Amino acid sequence: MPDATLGPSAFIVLGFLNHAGPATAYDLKRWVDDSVGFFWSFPRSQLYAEPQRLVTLGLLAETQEESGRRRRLYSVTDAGRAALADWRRSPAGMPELRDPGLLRMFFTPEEDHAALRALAAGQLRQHQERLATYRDMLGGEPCPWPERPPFTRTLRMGELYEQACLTFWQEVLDGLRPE
Amino acid sequence: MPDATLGPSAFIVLGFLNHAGPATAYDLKRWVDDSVGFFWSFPRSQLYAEPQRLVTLGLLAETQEESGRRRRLYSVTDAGRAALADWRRSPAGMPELRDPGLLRMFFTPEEDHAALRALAAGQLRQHQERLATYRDMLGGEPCPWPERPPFTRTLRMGELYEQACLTFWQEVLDGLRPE
DNA sequence: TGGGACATGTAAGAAGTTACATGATTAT
DNA sequence: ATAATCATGTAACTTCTTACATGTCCCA
Repeated sequence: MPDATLGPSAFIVLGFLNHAGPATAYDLKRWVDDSVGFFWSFPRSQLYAEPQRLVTLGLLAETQEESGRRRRLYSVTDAGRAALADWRRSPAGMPELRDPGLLRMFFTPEEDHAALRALAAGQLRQHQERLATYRDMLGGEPCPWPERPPFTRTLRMGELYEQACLTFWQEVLDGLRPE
Repeated sequence: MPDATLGPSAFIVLGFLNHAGPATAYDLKRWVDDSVGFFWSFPRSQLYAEPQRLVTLGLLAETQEESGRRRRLYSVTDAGRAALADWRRSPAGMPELRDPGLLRMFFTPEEDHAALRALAAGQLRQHQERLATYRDMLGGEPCPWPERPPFTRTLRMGELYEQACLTFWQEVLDGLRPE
């Protein structure tokens, strides 16, 4: 039974290995860190735990080196590929904003203009940086995963999101000016 | 020691009680469900656990009814208000997109136009609904928390975000058309 | 040949998810 | 008066955060 208890982390592992072939947990980390990690983080402590779990579920196969570091190499089984395909066809839920800056603003009294100004200024700066990063990646040298065009697409969503954030915090700041 | 281990959930509890005065965990739930919950969910299982934790930290005071339901009423202590104020001044990190639809797209082969079309269409529909909800709340009757203008602000961010999502998924769909 | 960076892994505790369970209120 | 719903709470399990710990490689 392929079990319904597979979370997003499971599919990041499956998706990566399906794309990259046999690899170690650390390979996964490096790959995640500068691709999917920009919009969906993969916790360190799951790096080794999640592949193990998938092995027990029969979705991954594992071989361990005899010499040296005795690293564990994982690869996707047929069952794993099937689970991945099923997941891709399953309905996707809605994201949650979960913006720490927004949360602080929510609990800041409307009349505390100094606090709001500081918050908005800080958020503007960070979002500008992030947007610049995305644009470098979009415009710069051919990305490290030329065979992975969907990443360019997700970058586009990142760009749109950062623009929305800049618009928002700028509006907040502008609404404060007269004060 | 007020402990550095306070997460966002803690500040939602503190912020609510600081605003609303003594209240029960269930009051918290109702309030969260149609305000801050739109961009930062508060898990059911934390509803009763988190206030308890804050009591042991001295940030909340608790009184329990003698009769009937023996409900627990919480209120913020001076230490609690201080912790809240500190948090509001602390630097806010960046949000993570964490969009399940984006994640599926990332792991869908570029050439599988049928899958991409289905995904984009579904996401468009959901984001349209959400946007309509926000606009009702913005334009409709004066919101249930007239004393809480920041909520109108966070709604504005929600509106901008949903618009960005609609733009994005529409672009995805348009890029597929010729196929 | 030794110091830093890279690579690999574990563990404890916090937070989140899901399902269950039951006492009050309300409506019909 | 009784079914539905609201209100209140617990328990089991999964995931995440954070910190620690160590081994291996590179290169000056």
